[in-house]
Amino acid sequence: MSLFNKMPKAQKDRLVSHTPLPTLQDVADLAAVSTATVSRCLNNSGHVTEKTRLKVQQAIQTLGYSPNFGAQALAAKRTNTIGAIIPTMENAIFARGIQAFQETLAENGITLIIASCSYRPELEEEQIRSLVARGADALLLIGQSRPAATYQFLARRNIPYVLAWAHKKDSQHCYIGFDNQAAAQTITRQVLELGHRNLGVIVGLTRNNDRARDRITGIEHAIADYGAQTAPLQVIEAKYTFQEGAKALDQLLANPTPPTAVICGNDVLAVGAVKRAKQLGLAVPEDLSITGFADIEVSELIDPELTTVHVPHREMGIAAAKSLIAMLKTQTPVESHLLETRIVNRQSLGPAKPH
Amino acid sequence: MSLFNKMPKAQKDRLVSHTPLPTLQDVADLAAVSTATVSRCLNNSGHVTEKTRLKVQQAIQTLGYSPNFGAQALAAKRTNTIGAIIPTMENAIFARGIQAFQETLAENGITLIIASCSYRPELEEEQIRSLVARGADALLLIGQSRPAATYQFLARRNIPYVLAWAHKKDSQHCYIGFDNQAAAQTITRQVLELGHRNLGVIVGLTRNNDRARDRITGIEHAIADYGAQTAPLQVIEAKYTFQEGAKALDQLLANPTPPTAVICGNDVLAVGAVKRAKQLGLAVPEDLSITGFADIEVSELIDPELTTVHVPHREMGIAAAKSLIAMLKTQTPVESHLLETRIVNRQSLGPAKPH
DNA sequence: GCTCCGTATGTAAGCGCTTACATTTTGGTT
DNA sequence: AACCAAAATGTAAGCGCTTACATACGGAGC
Repeated sequence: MSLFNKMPKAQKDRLVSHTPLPTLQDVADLAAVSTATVSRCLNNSGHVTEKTRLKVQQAIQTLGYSPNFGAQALAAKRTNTIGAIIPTMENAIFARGIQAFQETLAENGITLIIASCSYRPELEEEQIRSLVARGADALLLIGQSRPAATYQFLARRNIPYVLAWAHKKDSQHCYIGFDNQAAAQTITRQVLELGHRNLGVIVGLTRNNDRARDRITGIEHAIADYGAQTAPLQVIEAKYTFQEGAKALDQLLANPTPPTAVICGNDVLAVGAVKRAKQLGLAVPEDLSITGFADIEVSELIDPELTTVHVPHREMGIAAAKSLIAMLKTQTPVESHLLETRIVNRQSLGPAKPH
Repeated sequence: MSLFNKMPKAQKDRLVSHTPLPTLQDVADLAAVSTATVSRCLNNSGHVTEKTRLKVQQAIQTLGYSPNFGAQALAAKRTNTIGAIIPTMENAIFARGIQAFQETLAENGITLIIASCSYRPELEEEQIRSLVARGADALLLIGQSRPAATYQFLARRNIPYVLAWAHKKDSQHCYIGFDNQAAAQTITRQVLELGHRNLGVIVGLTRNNDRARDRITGIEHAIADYGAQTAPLQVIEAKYTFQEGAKALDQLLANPTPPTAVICGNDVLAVGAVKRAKQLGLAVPEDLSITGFADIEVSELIDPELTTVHVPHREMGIAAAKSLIAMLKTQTPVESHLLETRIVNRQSLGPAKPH
């Protein structure tokens, strides 16, 4: 230990060129109270007289003090940070929900850290560990399908989490989302009722996406329930981009008996398909009906506007934030939360042509 | 201090129900080395034999150790976290650039925290303070216009930052971006060369947006330079949504001598305007030309596809990340970095109708 | 005036790391 | 075998907070 390091802080400060940041101790000194009292003011943990609080407030002001994050985290064993891992930031599917999630957290003094995993489960695993290592007190995850080891890791570390954008009854996990299967089933029934008997499906890569799988199941159930004779269901999987949606439509139309209606698992794919259909000279919905899922902004941009499943993005984000905050506060699990979807009838779905 | 707190950690552990996380000390004990050595392994700060490193590695594995974020931050005085404050996450303008920014940071072991300020300067100020309090080692900011006090705050705290999505010569700040004015000037010249003599402009709210202002200046310069007699420039400001772009077009067309070409400060506005023009029965570009700015994904979605200014989103994000990392490493300022834009000729810009 | 008791404040022990400096080990030289 | 510099490792002092517990204080009840 050098002489320098043995000096009292104040003396050191005089030797160092740039002004160091004020510490809790400095505030305490100036206000002529103990550090404990200052800390109590900062965290409004009560038991402080109004008079004292004012003195401290004053000292904080004049020094321009702000707490050291690391020290606070270390001592309090929490960071007031919540992490979210979403499959992608590149398209708008999650944007509105996450925005609302963040706003709600911010209102409660919590910072959000977002990571994206590009629909790759091993990357998600890594991101989860990384966010936890970065001090995330809790996590928002999308959907449910991930290795048991991941859930064990979270349990071991005692990290609360919610699974959003999906819902499962009687699960041990806390879901904040909607029923993908039921929603897909409903819109499919509507398509069938309009007379379509040959359906195509364009859906995201199902490999690591339980929501996409649920939607296909919903479509299949709707067809089975409806009872009418239908052509075999044609399903194409595609990555979530406009271009891939367009390509998938090409594949569907290459079939000798092409579908008269295409149900898409996602608005991005649907919008790509609509654009492609028009390029091919097909009128939507007269020649071909197309539906989406999510109701993001582009669905109203395209011409014809998309008939789609509306998802309560903001509500979901807000509910997820509230649940996580509650879990953090009470240290106990919280109930799942099922949100309603509804169909938005716009222009891209019409009756089947009589033949 | 209670008896409990006086106990050695190992003894305490036996009394506590849930297993506590292993610490550096635990790793050191298991590997039979000192904590300093373990720390050196973790931070590959050299001076460790391969043999020792292996022992430590092993111990970390078996314990499932991962460093405590707060402690690390406190002791090392850095968090390996960089903050970015962008005007909005709700549309795609910043998405691609930020994505690349994040990827580059991640490759360097740095976590990104994003906040958005909805184009509100007082909120940006608050977010800057919040991110710094949250331990951000450096910041990415968009554009330049903000109070001097903010820059002073960053200087006092010794926080490196870059200003992205803009560029200014001979500035004290580090810019990583492109020349908004020059780009707007170039596309405007092209519009003029196609014979348009009555131009309209739809641009974002300029109040707190220097990029939007620069683009208007570029347009004005192009007109002045071109020399030909033109109708007075009509400028409408609008928030960055499709709907607002559409409304702005209505305003422009309400003029007794409506423009034959509309230059938009942003693809989102442009796309909204294109959609509206079609609704009104105007052929684009035959009856009305429309150009965008940014070249985001929707510009290829809309029909006709948008002629727009391509911005090197990913390059910009990558360059910003590299600059910040360099500043953090060397503790010295870094040169600004000017990126090139180019015009993407698609379908929405055509020659002026002869009258 | 004295005792009690509830509330406000102070004291000081960590929290789990990093790192300056001290000490030991290593291996090449003489 | 003795010596020495260089490399590896160890020691321990903080980093700036929070919080359990100790203490001081002040008013009510007697």
